[in-house]
Parts: sequence; C-alpha cells; structure tokens
Amino acid sequence: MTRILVVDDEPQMLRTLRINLAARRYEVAVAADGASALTQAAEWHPDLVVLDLGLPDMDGVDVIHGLRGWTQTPIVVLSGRAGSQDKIDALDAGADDYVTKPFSIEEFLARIRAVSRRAGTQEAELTPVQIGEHTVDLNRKTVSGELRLTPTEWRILEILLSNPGKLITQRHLLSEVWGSNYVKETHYLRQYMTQLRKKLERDPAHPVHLITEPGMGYRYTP
Amino acid sequence: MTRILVVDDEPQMLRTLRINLAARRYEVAVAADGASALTQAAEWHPDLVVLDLGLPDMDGVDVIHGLRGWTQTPIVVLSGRAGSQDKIDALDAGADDYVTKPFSIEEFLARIRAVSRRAGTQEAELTPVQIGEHTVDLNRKTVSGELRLTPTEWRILEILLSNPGKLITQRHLLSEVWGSNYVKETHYLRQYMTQLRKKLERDPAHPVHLITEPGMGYRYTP
DNA sequence: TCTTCGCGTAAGGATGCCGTCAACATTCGG
DNA sequence: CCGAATGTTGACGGCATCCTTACGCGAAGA
Repeated sequence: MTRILVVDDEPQMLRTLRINLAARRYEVAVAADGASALTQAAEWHPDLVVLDLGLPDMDGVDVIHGLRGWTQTPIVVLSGRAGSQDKIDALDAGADDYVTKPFSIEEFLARIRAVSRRAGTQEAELTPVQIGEHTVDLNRKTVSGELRLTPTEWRILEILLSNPGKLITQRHLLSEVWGSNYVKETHYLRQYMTQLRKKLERDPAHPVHLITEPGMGYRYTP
Repeated sequence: MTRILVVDDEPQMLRTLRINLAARRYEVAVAADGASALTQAAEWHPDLVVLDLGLPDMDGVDVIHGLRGWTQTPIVVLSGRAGSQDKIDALDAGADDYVTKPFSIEEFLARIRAVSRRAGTQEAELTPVQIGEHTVDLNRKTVSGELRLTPTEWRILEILLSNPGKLITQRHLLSEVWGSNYVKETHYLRQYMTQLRKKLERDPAHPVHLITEPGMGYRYTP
C-alpha cells in the first residue's frame, strides 16, 4: 500500500485530502508544520509527500531541501500562490509537481498517480523469497511456519531482501530504520541480525543467507 | 545533451519552444502531427517529449498510448484545454506532467527539469568490471567466485577501477584511503596491492591488470 | 662489481569489530 | 492496571582485519 504524508496547516484542507486519499486506499499520515513534516518523513518513510507551501514555521522550499537531503521520495506541492517564480523555485528545489489551489480533486489524484507511477519501479510485486527452509513474503509480511517478525525486524529484512546480493552498509541500514542520528549505533544491527538469523537461518551460528561483511555492512545472498 | 522532441501543430508555438529550449542547450527536434511524432520518436529516441494535445490528425491521448507502448521516455503535455477530465485522461494514459496554455516559459522549463531529473535517477549504475577471470561489481561490492575483499581493499580497488587506464599516484591513493597524514607510508600500498593481486590476478607475481608504475603509483588496465 | 633504492612477500602482534548473553526500559493489548 | 512483547543498553570473549617489522629481489647508477 502506498504511504502518503500530507503536510498542510489548514484543518479543512487536511481533512479533505485525508478522506479522498484514504478512499483510494492510500495509507495517510498528516503533519501541520514543516518541522513535524521532516521528522514524520524520517520516521515513517512515506512513498510520496503532499506539501503545502504556506506553512506557519518555515518556508516550503526549505522543507523540500530538507527532504531531498536524504530521500528521493516524490513530492507534490500544493500552493495558493500561482506566481510562476514560486513554481520554478519549488520545482528546482526538487519537487516533482506543483498544483495551484483551488484544484479539482480528481486532477490532483491523477497527478499523484502520474508521479508515483514514474517513481514506482520497485513496486512491481516482489516475489516471495526463500531463506533456508523458510519462505518470506514481503508483500504480505508473512513467513512460513508460524514465525512472526517484529516491525524492526521487518524493516531490516525488507531492505536486505529487496537488494539481493548487494552489500548494504551499516550506515544505510541504521539511517533507514532508526534515522540518520543513529548512524553510529552499530550494536543495534548486531542485535537484530542475530535475532533474524535465529529465526530464519538453519544454523544461526553459520549463516548462509544473511551475511556479515566485516567493517562494511550486511548482505542477503539467495 | 538532453534530446527533446516537441510535438505541436502551431508554427508560432513550435518556434517559441524551439528557441527557448535551444537557448538552454537542449537538442531539439519537432513534429507537427501525431503520426510524424511517433515515427520521429522511434527513430530519434528523444530523452523527453513535449506534446500538444490539439493535433490535427489524431487524439493526443492516443499519441501517449503509442509512445508508452514501447518507451518510458518522460512526456510533458501542453494543452489549451483546462478541463480537469482532459488532464486526468492524459496523466493516466502515461503523461508525466500537464501544462495548460497560456503558461510561463520559465515555469515550463522548470517542469521540464523536474520531470527529466526524476527520470534520470533510475540509471547511474556502474557496470561490472572484468579482472582476469574474476568479475568485480563496485555497486554491489561483490567479486565472482566466492571471493571476499576487506574494506580497505575495496577502497583501493574502487579508486583504481573507476579510472581505467589512468595512473593513480601513491600520494593520491594514500590520502584517499588513509588520510593526508599517511602520504609517506607507501608500504601500506605494497601490502594491499599484493593482497589484491593474490585474490584477483591469475598470476599474482606477474600482474596484468593491477600494474605498478615504479616511483609513481599504480594503474588498472582493463 | 658494489651500492642504493623501491618493490614484493611473509609472518606475527595489536586493534577494533562482531556475535552473544543478559538486564533494563518501553510500548501495547487485555 | 498488569503482563507480555518489543526495543534499548551494557559487558565480554573471539576473531578478522589492519598495522608493523623483517627480509629477498631486481633495476639503476657509480
């Protein structure tokens, strides 16, 4: 399910967007100012951000810069200002589309689809993955054999499994799962990797699929 | 250089767009109707298509479908029709953005940049490199044949392989890998070059790809 | 021929990282 | 309000990687 973060300070607009997006089966989170938008995005990792430029605490373009510092998540800007310079600034800062109020909700949804279609090459239905004697289905978040994984375990596994054979640096894992302030806390990873191996590997002491690359990171090998 | 195909039947508009795009160092080709647009696109393989919906010979949405049948090239639609249903149809057919006339040329250019920026992020993959009988993939940090390299080995190899044929001075390697305070410690390099050759070269005593240039530095020759 | 210098190779000790166990804090559902 | 599941933190032994030292070799020059 596509996760959308809606950033707007007008309760009326927030309500309208949330209802319409939820009706289309999007998973929606909201933020009312720039600061909480940035923290929300870092924690929740939305697939798309809808951003109103008229925020109370900071300039909308700065919010775009803040997001683009670490993520390529599509950004659709909403704005009451129709001036072309505003559009140019927002688009060049890294926004993917710019919609001026008032707008048709149907057009807005079509633009959401267009933008996330272009971004969503990864969304192409991941096939279930075999790890030892277990089958992991990332789409349905299920593991064969009465096994249950915790949310954090899923987030780690998701990153590793969707890049088969590729080395994922500790830095990347930590910043994706815990946020960029936790880049040094490598013992988190050690902790959860042992958990995952205990649950998934046939012989947790000699892992075959969840491999450590000393000094660098971890790797899933099929 | 980015290649843009402009499809429009009004000579005035064609002229304006071509001049403005050329001034921004885009390479421009033009087409005046849907049929020639499709053949032009097939022959010329543009990086982006600017498409006016009001063509004389066929419906604009059909042109989009025709393009989307074989290419993912970004499409920016121009249209005089501001109706939201037109936008929805075009976007859902596969267009990436929709601009209504009249429009600011600067805004239009910003949207061109935004769309082609998003399309460009999907590429940028380094191709694996052959060394003797081994294949080295810098992206995934893998070597064919159950071989594993240490972090320092990777950092050295990364510098050498991304400059094929070029001489890399000892000074440069040392300062990149160990820092500028270690510029004199050339024995570090000897140590690690031996290791790399042992792991990668067919005959480590007579290297073919990881070459020493006495007194200067090292070189990777494909 | 002898000397000097830079390079390649080998082996051993030091360091830092990793895996693991265990305790504590926090969250969540009943 | 309580208990269980999850997340966080600390401690410690083992081991891979890195650094260091030592020595042999060959090329260039005196």
